[in-house]
Amino acid sequence: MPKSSTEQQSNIARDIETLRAEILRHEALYYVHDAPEITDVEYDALMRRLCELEDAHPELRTSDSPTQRVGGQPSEGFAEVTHPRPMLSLDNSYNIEDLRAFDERCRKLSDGRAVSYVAELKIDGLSLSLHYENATLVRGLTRGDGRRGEDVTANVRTIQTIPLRLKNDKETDALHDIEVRGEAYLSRKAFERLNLEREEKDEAKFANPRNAAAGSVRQLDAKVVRSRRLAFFAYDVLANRKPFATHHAALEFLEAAGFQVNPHRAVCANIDEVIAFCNAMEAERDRLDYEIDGIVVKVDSTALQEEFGTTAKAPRWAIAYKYPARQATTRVNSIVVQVGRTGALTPVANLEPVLLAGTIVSRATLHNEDEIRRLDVRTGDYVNIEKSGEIIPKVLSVVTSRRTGAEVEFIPPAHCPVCGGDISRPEGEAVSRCVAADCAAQLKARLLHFASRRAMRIEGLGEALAEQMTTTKLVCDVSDLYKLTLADVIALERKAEKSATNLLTQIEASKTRELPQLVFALGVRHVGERTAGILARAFGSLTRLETATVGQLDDVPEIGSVVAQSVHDWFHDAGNQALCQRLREAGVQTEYRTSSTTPTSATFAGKQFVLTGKLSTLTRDEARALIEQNGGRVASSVSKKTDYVVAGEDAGSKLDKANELGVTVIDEATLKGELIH
DNA sequence: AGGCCTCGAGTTCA
DNA sequence: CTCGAGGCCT
Repeated sequence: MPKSSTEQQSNIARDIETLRAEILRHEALYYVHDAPEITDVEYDALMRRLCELEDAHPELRTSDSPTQRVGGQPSEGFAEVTHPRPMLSLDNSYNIEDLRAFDERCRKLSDGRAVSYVAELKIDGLSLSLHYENATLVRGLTRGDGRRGEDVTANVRTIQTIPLRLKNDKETDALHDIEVRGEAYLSRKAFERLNLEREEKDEAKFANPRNAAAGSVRQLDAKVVRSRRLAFFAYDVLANRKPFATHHAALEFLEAAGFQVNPHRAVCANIDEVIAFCNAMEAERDRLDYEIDGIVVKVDSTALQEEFGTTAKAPRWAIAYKYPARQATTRVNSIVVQVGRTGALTPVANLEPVLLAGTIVSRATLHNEDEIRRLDVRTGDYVNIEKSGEIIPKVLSVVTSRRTGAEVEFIPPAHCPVCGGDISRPEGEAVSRCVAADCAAQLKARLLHFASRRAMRIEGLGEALAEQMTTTKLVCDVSDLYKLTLADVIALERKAEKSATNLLTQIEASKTRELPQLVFALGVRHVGERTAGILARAFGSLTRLETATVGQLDDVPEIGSVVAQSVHDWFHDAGNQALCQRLREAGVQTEYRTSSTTPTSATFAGKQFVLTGKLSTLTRDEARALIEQNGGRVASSVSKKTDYVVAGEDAGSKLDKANELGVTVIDEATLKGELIH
């Protein structure tokens, strides 16, 4: 039944009222409490929606609607002051091409004259404008909307790194009316301490240092501001006449005046030097004690700056090069439980897709039940996520202030979510495991592990195929792979004769893998690549491993009681014994042969290597083989025992560790060079 | 028993 | 890459 028009009308009226209330609430949160719950973009969207509704239904528009007001209401207690010179924003660039385009424009504007630049860090804080008269600080303003800002002088005075009186006042005598611009920020340390304190007091934590800094500057109580330990980097000085020929001279003036000017800056003769600086600082980024979101590039010559002028929004002589965001906030759409190859149950958050450091992230592991409890993350929550190690997304915290009450707590499953089997969590262990022997999820994961590159190396057997093989019961344990016929494989989805034949060839080829790879492929708990090698060498064949006693296993160096028991138990399971028998019958190589990793030279005898970063001429496996062939050993992490760290492009924390411990760092060329001598 | 030093296991996206 | 835990040395 169609709704009557009056009914529709009243629905719209209700929508409009809800929207207005919502917008007013967010304005209060933003302006009065300094604790916004939504982003500016989300706020704008709400406002736009309201405008649309009011435009469509002018009769419902009221004079007190938020749309009828220009700007928000100012926070009580701070006077609004018009900036003597508007604080413009900067044009943004997100890639190298944008930077080159900026350079092109600058050189065109300067009629082909050479343009040099100053590159500085873009500190992630909030911009302030400080007014000095007779070398004395008289006023501090926030940026506000760029035209008008809030007078936060009392708070600015509490910032230790802002001089109340300029040191080089002799020089400044000639320059009355000096305006210094810069960024107030919180160091990571100060931010962490602040959040710790807030947590103890049961107050909502700040999501990041920038919000904390912004909130602090706009605190009404200057005593509180002082306790927050804000800091300030100056980046520009303005006066009625241009006293400096170059921007870098202006920065030096600021330093002499007693300001902190960020030391990471460079005068660049051309755009290539700017790009090199951007790249160098991106690598340095995590080691800084404050957050930066990019690099600011300015034309150095103040004469050229004046010539270029500004657009309504931003100067034409500067640009911000923004690094991809490494933290983001998004919603947890659901929490699901994955079953791994060992039966480990891992909760994973399905996230509202969000762009983070160049990739779209839609999932993040929550590790285990304890982690979920620690974070108190619930379905529907907004969470802060970060990419640790540039790759793997991690949930940092829940934005508790955005809770609506509709969030659903995660209930740990009582049974395996895939097979419905029993689960157990032994005392003292962090993860629960599905104990069913025939769990489809486990079988699929075991199959993938068996086929993986470091194990039996069956190329072409990926996720999708493993899924199909297990759900169709075509493969019930890994030995079934060797019974597959061409007809079986063709019957699978998206498998024509050609690719089916390829797969069978791969499976056939896997029969001749070495014993260490086979032992690793079996997926025995606690037996990884290295331990598999030790076991294969010590026992010499699959059969002898099967009949080994716990004592015999324990006697092997580097095999302790936990591993010995685990190996013994695995090989004494009737199903696993039958599996080994079937593998042998299928013709899989189960004897230990002279290892291909037996060294043929002793150049690196007794030397331990660690590989890090992207190697250019060798793959990691090749580098490992090269080192092992020459009697060296490759370890996974850097320690005092490490002799050499082979560092490639974009080396990360391992390189830092090496420098810290004074370990010799070499590159690929040196590694290969050593072999010639 | 305590403290390294390793290894194992799980993890994301293109 | 990171965390947790096994193995070995002191």
